[in-house]
Amino acid sequence: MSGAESPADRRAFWADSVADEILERDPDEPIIIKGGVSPSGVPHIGHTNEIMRGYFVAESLRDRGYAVRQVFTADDKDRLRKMPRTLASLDGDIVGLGDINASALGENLGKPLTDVPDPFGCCSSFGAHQTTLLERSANELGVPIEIVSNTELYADGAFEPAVRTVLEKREQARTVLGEYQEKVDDSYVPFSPQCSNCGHLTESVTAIDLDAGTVDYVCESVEAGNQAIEGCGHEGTATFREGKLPWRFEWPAQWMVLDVDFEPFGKDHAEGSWPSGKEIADAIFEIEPPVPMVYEWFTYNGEALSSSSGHVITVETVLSMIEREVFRYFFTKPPKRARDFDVSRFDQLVDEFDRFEAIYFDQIDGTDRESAIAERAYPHCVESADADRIRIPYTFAAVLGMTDDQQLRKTMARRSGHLPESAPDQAIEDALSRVEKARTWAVETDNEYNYRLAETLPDVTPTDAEATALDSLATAIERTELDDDAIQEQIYEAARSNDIEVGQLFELGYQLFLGQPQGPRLGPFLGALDESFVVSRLRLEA
RNA sequence: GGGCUGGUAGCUCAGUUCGGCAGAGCGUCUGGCUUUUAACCAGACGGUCGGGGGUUCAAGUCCCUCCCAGCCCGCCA
Repeated sequence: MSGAESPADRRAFWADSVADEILERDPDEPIIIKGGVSPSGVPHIGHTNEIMRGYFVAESLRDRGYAVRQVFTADDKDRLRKMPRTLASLDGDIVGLGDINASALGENLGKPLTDVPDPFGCCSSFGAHQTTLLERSANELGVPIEIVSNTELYADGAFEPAVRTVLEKREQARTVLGEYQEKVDDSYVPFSPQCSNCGHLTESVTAIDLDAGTVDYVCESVEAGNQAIEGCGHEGTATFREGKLPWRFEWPAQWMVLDVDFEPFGKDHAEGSWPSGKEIADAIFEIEPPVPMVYEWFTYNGEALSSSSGHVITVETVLSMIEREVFRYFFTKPPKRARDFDVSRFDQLVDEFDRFEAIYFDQIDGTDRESAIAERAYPHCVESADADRIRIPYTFAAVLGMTDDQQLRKTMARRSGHLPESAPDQAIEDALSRVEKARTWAVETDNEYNYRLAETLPDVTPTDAEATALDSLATAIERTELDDDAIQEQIYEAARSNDIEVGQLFELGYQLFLGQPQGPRLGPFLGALDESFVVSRLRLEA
């Protein structure tokens, strides 16, 4: 450790600074780090912020020997208030309303998500379906979070003291919230009972009985967004477990019940929920609010993520194109910067990660700052730090995807110098696992790396001189055992002796084998292919 | 309309806490490797730090103002 302990010093890795801030409060163990979302739309990579930001802070604390629990609230008691336009099946497929039992949703607007049937028919409720998706995302990221269902916190009584407190102090609650929300008036009651007849969350409380622990209500229509959700008119009585706190109170109630020490949240909360939540925690619940951290949202391919418009990408889709450690690396970047998650530039992201990794292992030199960040953040991106790991450059991995022949991929990688001869089988297999992802990326984005080994003879019409050059190359390859450099040399030789521009012959070669004017270094490429195939292709025979 | 966050090289971003030489990687260009080809080496180019004003010996950093993007100030989270 090099004198970086002074409080005035800023930590290189943001998560360490946040961890410092948490520790200044001398928290009880286990330290609780929370995230949470309302599981109503397609879970997408925006939600991944909630998981990964907390994760890196948790790991920073664990590094220092503290016990940490990372919990994640599924705010599944929330009312379903409008029809989502897109949903995701448990397989991760994004579907429209036409592909599912949409009426399961449409007929149940106004009910808590956990009381809405699953339109896919696979889970116990729509809320459960959505929460399952979140859980899968976290599993795919390899982040151990404990998902807590809000519905269950109400049902098992955990929230009961919070509800009681808020109702006891409802005068004060109105005053506090009224500073932040204009709509709060004398009739405002900070609790929405659930109608025992129709299951809707209502807002018309007619009486509160703190001794009995109940409220009376009339199930009236409720404004939700632009539309009104019809009430059934039922008059009934609900316990403190049979209903829901408004979000502005529910959030601080979660802090109290779960004893939260730290919570990251998006900038949408920064101006509304956080200031009011902080004050509610202090004045109503009389607890210390968690250490906050606002993160800037990122865009996806240059536009805001939006479940409703379908502009989303799931964790699963991301991980079909890049490795988990690369995706995790993305979240090691400072949280407050606006940044774009640009799929078309995954090659750049992966290259950046490879550099980050190489800096960690002192295989290349980075700036002092880069080294300091890699030192702290890299171990939390990978399963285990392995200096012998081999990384095939991402774009070259995409190039290897031109063939589905595993053996050929390996040969090409080896002959191009990306796989050391001495590498153990497991290391080779790990390195080649990138090929499938890079291939998926190339196909998905249909970019310059998306090409296939031409199975049949492409439509090329070489001049006589070019045909002669190709033939002489074929002959040279056929006659003697040529290594890669020798083949490369032969291409130049064939061009020179037939008076052809070198570049022209290279282009012809790429056209012949790839149907494109460019490709990987041609000598090692041809050397890796089956010799008789290469020879007959060069002679335009197959 | 009021408030908050973000805006740094062609691209992706560090650097802003607490003022002290404008930075990295990639890309581009040039040169080298007997040889343009998803390889390598060396070097160069690249900037109104969103614009303008102010404070200061000194401003990407602090203050004021304006522009752009997103968000909050209704509901919901």
